[in-house]
Amino acid sequence: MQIATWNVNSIRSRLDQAIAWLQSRPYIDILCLQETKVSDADFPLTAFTELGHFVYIYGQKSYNGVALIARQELTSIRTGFSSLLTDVAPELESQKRLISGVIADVRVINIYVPNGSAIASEKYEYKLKWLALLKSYLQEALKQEKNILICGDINIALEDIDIHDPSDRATKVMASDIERAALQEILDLGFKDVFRKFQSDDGYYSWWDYRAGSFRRNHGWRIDHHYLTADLYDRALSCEIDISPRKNPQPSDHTPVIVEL
DNA sequence: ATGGCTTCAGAATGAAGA
Repeated sequence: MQIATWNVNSIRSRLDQAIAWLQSRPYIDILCLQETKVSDADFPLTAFTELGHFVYIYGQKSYNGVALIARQELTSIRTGFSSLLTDVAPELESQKRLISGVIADVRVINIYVPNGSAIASEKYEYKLKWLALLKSYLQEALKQEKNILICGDINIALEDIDIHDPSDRATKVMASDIERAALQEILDLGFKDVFRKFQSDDGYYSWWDYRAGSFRRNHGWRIDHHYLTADLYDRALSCEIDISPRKNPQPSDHTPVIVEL
């Protein structure tokens, strides 16, 4: 089984690239998309369904938005925190950042974690609240299902080796101690970063800023992840960052990450 | 570098991303 995650930075702008990439990767069972940036009514469904894929979407106009593109029909689709939690604050439910479904014996939870803008900003506080709520959500999910795969644009680099230049990382969003601690609390529920099962070196990234020739110079960050519960982690056969789509004309600033179970 | 690009929405001396 292969699961991929890719922040496409607008599915309508990246539609041809997403289709071409899926066609070049016929064994991907689920492609988890983030930042689709489109309302459900305007999602380009037919491009995928014509290829025989099943499409599950949870989007909004302009910002955010997540989707599952699956080779087989998925079961038990859930969207938003309210699918498992009660009394979710409206501001944490209104941004469409979470969709999940079940394939075989695995629940795949696709998330787009808020960026946070800048440390101590209102958006940073929102990110921390969102992560705390995600922890509660995952505690509920783990009561029901043992095998869970979380993937997506996590917008946090947990280790210095995940950043091309960590020298001032403590002052930057995505690598501050508080964000790392919030993510570590989630991992401590029983999840492991499967990329590090296979690769312990630095220099492997999933996002490069559009500006300043960052990709050409490999000035990137590893912020797109697959986090697996114990049995899935043991079962994992590979985890690959495919940098080829980042080389396309008019690329997303993120590139896909694929795990094989 | 207070920014370098890119997207969306809608007409900004913009907002947001990361």
